[in-house]
Amino acid sequence: MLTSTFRHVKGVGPSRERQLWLAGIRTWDDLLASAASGDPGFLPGIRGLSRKLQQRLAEEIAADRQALRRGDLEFLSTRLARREHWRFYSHFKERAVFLDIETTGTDPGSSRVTVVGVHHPDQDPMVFIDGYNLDDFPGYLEGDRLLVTFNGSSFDLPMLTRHFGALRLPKALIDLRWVAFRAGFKGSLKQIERRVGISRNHDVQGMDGSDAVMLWRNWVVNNDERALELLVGYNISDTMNLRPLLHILLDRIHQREFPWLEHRPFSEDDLVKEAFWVDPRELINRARR
DNA sequence: AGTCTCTAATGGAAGAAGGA
DNA sequence: TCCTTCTTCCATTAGAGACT
Repeated sequence: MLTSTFRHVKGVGPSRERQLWLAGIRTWDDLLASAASGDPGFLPGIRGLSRKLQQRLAEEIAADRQALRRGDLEFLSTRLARREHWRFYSHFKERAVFLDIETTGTDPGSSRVTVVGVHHPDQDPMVFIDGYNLDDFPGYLEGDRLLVTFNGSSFDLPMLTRHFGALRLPKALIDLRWVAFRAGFKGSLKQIERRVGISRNHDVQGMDGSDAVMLWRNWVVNNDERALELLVGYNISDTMNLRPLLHILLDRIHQREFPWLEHRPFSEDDLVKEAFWVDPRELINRARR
């Protein structure tokens, strides 16, 4: 899906991209193979594609192709608009970090970050808890990561930036709210989870963000350990459900927009819908160490 | 309840192709 | 070379809605 897009090149919009596809130029490699002929007008018959633009198209796509080969996600992030960053996922799965935060409210002026949940598919999920290890969180994001959130561009990331001051966030960001929108789903994370059939552990079923605020208060004021456990369980459910949701959404977009790409991007294993669950007590113990 | 980013719609300017 | 048409870009505006 990443190597099938050309719209990030200035001068190529929806119409010219479609014409490229129809002319058999469906991937970056197709384009580079045509350009390799050396003919400056290697793409005849496409309206609005001057020789000058063809030349630039070949140059820019060649640079993108090289960046992809050497795994330069940061470079590619600057090339594609943020709403297109979901295209990175199938190439950079192993660098994906799923993230969700809890706070004391939604007003960034007065709210504080209380819990940050992260899930890197190759590692155990982790939580960073205010009062224990929250200050260690920025270190977790080191490296050229692909960050995945739900509504993170409006909420989680501005909140984290405010909390940590100079936080170096990954340039590559997938916001599932807008991926869902593209896949035909509007609504909150929980609503969309329900509609696509992703389940939740019964302990945290029916909870929402305002519960998270109350649980944190209960923990801080009354030292209620069970409240903290529930809060962490809720947070990690949100965090870990992002991965199957992303897979389902991308599969849907794939079917909608790229039916001519023969292979589907995800196997049946990637599309499982049952709830992931980690014992929150384990996560809390790790945060306390 | 505030913040943020997105979509969608709009209009003017510019680049390019193609016909006359 | 001129004119028309198509496509894209860019800036602006408005409005929606999801996060805790």
